[in-house]
Amino acid sequence: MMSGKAKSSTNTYHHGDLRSALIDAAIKIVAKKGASGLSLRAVAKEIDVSSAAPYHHFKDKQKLLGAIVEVGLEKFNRALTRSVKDSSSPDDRLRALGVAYVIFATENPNLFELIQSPDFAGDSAPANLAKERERNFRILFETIAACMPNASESQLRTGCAAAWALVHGIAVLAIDRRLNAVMPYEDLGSAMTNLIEQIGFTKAIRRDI
Amino acid sequence: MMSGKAKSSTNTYHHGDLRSALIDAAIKIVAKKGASGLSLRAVAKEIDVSSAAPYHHFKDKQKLLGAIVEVGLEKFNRALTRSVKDSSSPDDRLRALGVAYVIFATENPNLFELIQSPDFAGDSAPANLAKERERNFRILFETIAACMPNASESQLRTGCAAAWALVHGIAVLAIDRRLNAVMPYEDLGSAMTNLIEQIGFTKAIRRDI
DNA sequence: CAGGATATCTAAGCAGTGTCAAGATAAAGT
DNA sequence: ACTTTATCTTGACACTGCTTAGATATCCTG
Repeated sequence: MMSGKAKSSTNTYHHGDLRSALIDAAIKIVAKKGASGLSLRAVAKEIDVSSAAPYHHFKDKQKLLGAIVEVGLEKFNRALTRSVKDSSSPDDRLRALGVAYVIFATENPNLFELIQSPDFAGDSAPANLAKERERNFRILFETIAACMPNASESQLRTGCAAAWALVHGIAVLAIDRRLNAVMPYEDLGSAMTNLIEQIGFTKAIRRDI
Repeated sequence: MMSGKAKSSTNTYHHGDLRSALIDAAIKIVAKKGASGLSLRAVAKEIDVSSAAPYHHFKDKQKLLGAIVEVGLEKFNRALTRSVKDSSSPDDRLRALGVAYVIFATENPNLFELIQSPDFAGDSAPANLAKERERNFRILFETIAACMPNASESQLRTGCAAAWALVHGIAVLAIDRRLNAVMPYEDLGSAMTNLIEQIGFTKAIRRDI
């Protein structure tokens, strides 16, 4: 038989590097049709392998999704890390971090929703993902800590929770254009600045210390 | 044949009040296993009708879910309306509204997630749901308006967006115990008070007017 | 009260899904 | 060269949403 597929990069065996190929194809499908629109058979067909082939690399459909979440979290992490690099003042960094969070969500809506789905973000999430998530939280924690130099650990945690909840809420609502319906805007970045100004976020945090 | 099912209330035809029975059974399944764990066939089996029966009352599985969202939104609406009844000051009302929002979400996690899912909350959502959602928004808008008596329409809208995003973010994160992981708490209500205090929400809003 | 129109339900089946067991094929190791 | 192992295919099972054709009860009109 021998399918005439072009081998993507380093060819080690039978059909090519199936595991990575599956992840790549699945990521594309998720980006286009969302996690609920992904079927293992479609992924397999895309790469021109049998429907059962994926099961030699992933125990489950859930495991494949988990792999997508993993690379998604890395991408997310890079975006957040990049965002705090160019700002000098702590407040600016916090703002930039929030904007980057929301921008990532709106630019990768399906990926973001998968990453945040209960199966991978809840307390029953796989351990390797928890580690990646911890890295993301560190960025926020340190940024907040710089904004509140005299705060206690518990105050910092509360600050993180508040900042995270606000930004996460904006992200979730912005993805489905529900925020826009309430508060019409053209540029999401400036809209967020408005929101943050209105809520007096950084000022409010500092005032309570 | 004639199944010996007990007729729930007002029996008008063949098998009982199938439409309501379907919705009721579906609501229970969604509450237990989430929207993704619901199958029309399971619903049909629960009520002891054939697998095709639901299609005479709902064109789609999506339509059944839409009906669930409708009663869910009404329930949500009642909870929110109730919450603002017992507070006198505008700030207290806003706080109570936020707490009620989050409490509803954590007490009905699967229903809340269904209600907020893009299919029913996005811009492609059915019109009847939009109406119910408008009612919910009115409650927030009037509460915010009472907090910001001198604000312009656009300022009020921004205030709504900020309050909504914060509370929605808390709700979404609290459902999966992700907030608790960052900021451990026992009572969600007092935790929210902490958060709102920290962020200086109502104060910040008023200050900007 | 008959008898046709209508609403409601069932039976059977199609296409698609996740998943598994058994076998085929190729690569790696001895 | 021969065995072991990794990789992939075939074929199947149970389940899903949904459709078409027909059965059955209710309603409405004459």
